[in-house]
Amino acid sequence: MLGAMRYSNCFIPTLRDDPADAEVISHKLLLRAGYIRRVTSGVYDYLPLALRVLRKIEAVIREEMNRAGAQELLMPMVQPGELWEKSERMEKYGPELLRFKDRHSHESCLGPTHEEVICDLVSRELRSYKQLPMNLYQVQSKFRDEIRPRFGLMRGREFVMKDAYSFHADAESLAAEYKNMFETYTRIFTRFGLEFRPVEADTGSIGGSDSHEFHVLAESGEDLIAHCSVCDYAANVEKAVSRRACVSGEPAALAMVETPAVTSVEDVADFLSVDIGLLVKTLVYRIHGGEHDGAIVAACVAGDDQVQEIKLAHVVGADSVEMATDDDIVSIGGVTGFVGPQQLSVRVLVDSRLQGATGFIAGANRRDTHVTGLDFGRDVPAAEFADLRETRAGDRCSRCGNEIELSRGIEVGQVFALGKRYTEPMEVVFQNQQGKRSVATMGCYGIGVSRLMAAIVEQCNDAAGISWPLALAPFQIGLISMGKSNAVRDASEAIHQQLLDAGIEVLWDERNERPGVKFKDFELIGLPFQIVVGDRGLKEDAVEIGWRQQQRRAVSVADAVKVVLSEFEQATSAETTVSEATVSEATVSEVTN
RNA sequence: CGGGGCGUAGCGCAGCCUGGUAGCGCAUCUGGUUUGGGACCAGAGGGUCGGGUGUUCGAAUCACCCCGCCCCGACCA
Repeated sequence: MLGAMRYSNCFIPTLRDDPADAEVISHKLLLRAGYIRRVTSGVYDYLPLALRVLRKIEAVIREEMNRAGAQELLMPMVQPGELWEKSERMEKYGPELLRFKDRHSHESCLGPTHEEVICDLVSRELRSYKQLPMNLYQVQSKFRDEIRPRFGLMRGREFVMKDAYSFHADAESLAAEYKNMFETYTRIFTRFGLEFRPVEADTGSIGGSDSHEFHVLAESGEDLIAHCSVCDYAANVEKAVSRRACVSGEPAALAMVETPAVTSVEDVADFLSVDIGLLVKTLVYRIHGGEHDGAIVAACVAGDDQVQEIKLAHVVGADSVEMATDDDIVSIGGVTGFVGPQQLSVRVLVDSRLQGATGFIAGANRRDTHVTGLDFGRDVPAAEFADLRETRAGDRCSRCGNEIELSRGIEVGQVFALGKRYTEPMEVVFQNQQGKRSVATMGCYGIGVSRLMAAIVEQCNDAAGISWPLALAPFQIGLISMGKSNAVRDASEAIHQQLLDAGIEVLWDERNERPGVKFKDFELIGLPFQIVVGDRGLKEDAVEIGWRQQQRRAVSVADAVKVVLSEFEQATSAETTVSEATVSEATVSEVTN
């Protein structure tokens, strides 16, 4: 009975209209085509069609992870608070970690990720370097209490993730596994036929040293990625480094200028009739976490740039930064609306693009006043220069000097070289070759499985609905019976059986519906191939076959299944050839740089 | 957390401004006619109008509170 399904017995609640509360295409289509239903904010039911696709995605991931030498296990969703205390993340992780007490008042949480649990497990069993390296992974539900779940499966609170954790005796071994996982991910996303890009990434709350994200390119993506138009450089804008020449002002003496009620850089530039790039934006932040938790700092960038807060946080050794309040600004000697870098009683970080800049305009820290002729070297001797600005389109690549472009991406995977961030506090130790106690070094590697399903829909759809790749479709074939004649029923039944015997997944639409309804439904749910059985064709002893949204052609009833199988074979072998070639090419160029 | 929008039948919506006891399309059910691209006719079922409090003779409609959903923002002084 493999794949045997009659439409009239299937739970496929399709909708004629787009649901009003869905915004992005994948959310709309997955709802309309009967794949998902919302249970509560950011939490969804996966209906039978969705589960079939999810299982196929997982199968590819498992296959590639296993091939890469990782072993699957399964860890719990509920985790004890002590582990998070031990890793020092109980406080740090913040409100995204859903905490609760069980009936014995035991502090617990729902796992947003599993570094703690896996480290706890491995620390208990690891004794010798001979057990290393090892890579353990699972496919499991995660819960993160997101500020704003949105876009359906794209940013849910509960979601399916493949997470892998590797343990090593030394940094070289970790580097090798990192590369191995990078290649594995490239292979996986290539097999899905996705247009994607690996990019350098910030390590975020997970911590560690080195990280790449894998982004599926899509307009609806929540991330911005910067990439060079010529070389391989690509990075999340949270991390991207690029160059742009600084607009240069004439060196001049420092002077005050009246700017009554003119505060924003745009307005000041207009008011003074100067290029916005000649202004200095001074932003005041309060920093959170790290050595200077709670301190206030000022950050300056050119008027046409934006402060990249994640970069700023790194520069000041904080976990995050937050815009200061008006009171904070006053307390450090600033005047809201007219803050400038001079005479502030806090650290002043200045974007390196402004190093050596002269003739700039900045707030004067005095009401309705700006200064002109600012020269950082001369007038702000305490300034500390660092890369603080966010890369924008048209910047120059810091590697090759060519133009930087920006794209939107959906982050579907990330690999981290964690080092000893977790193994140290969690005491994952072993005896090394010299018989000495040694702390293991660690990597972790995630793929958002449910998000990946949404990302695939974002790339694989048209006006009629979803257009699944053959390898991921919930059923490969939609078998449509037209009319109620015995001839149609018998021929359909026979073909249905032959397909099942051949191991093909087929959804047989034997409903008493008009043809238009059936075609629309199949196109909406996205089955890649159709076989149409009708009286018209049977008169000539023929049925029609064809790929979704393409012209169908007539083939004899007797040959139908054979012809379909050979079409599938061709399609599959074409895909594989492409994927092998692309994998090796992408791998070499990306990891080595 | 801030701003905006929304909440009326399974889905999409109207009605609300100007208070008088709920309607349209699709879907569903019954009967009939249809059957190669979301059929037609006739009939039927289905709604505590998100919840509460208040105003009023009377509330989907007005007021207040709460809940939920969606979008934007949570930064550019």
